[in-house]
Amino acid sequence: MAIESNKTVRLSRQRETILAELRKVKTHPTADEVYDMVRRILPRISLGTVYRNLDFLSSRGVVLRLGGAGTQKRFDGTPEPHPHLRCSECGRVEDLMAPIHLPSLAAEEAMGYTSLRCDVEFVGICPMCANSKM
Amino acid sequence: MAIESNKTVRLSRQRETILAELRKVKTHPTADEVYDMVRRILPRISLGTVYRNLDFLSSRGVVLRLGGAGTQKRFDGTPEPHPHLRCSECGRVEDLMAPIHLPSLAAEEAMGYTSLRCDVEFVGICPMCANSKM
DNA sequence: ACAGTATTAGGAATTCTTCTTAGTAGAGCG
DNA sequence: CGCTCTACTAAGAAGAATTCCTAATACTGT
Repeated sequence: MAIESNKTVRLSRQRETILAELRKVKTHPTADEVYDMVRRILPRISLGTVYRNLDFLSSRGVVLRLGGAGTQKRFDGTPEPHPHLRCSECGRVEDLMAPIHLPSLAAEEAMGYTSLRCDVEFVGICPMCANSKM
Repeated sequence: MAIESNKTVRLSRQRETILAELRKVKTHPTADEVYDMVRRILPRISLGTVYRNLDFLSSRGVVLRLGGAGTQKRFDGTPEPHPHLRCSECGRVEDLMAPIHLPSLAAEEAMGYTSLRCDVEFVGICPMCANSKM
């Protein structure tokens, strides 16, 4: 999957609307919630288009896809909070060795949430993926 | 979905092995990677059992399920790093209003990862889910 | 040993996401 | 203005990940 930087990028009505609608809300919608939002403006848009554009936009860093690449969930045998490193390309997750000060939250800042723990994840491109891109 | 605290919990051979294997590794395996690991010890285990037990164990806080509840990805129109609140029950994500100091990472601590950004997520139970549990 | 029930295997069903194909539409150029 | 090139789209099929269902199994307490 090489980088093709000489491709013309087109801001289609669909792509523009998806981005605008996503920026309008303060929630963090799933793909099909975005689909519903956009469909009120462009009733003929397809779900595939929404997925493709969310992909496109997040790969450019214009929007954020929470939870990183890959559709599978990952599990950690150590339940104590500790920082992770996640590759945005291949989805791999490993423990971060550097000592990091975990932020904490006072009860009155928690907006009503209970049993809070803090997950810190550094998201980037792992050495293997960085190599295979050249 | 009420809390039934008088249920006997049974530590079956399957559940025990899943936990032991998960604790053995420093990677953060997906459910089917756990399935592969455990199958070398209990060849007749089923994938459904692995899923059910990973669910069970993470709901008890014995292991960690990264990326929270819900299988759908969520999108954020604001690409600048900012802390989130995620409900481990319903999967909802919202912006945290309290100002938090985001940890940062020196290049030599990044274990070869590049283009790093930092995601901070506080995971807990949102007010709505806390209510519906009573 | 017996009853009651938590747990399992196996596979079907569901849910979410990606892919395929044929067609559409915008940009550059004569 | 018409032509060409190609990014993009709609529609639905295909694929992948996860959950659900059912009958059978195996602990646990009595």
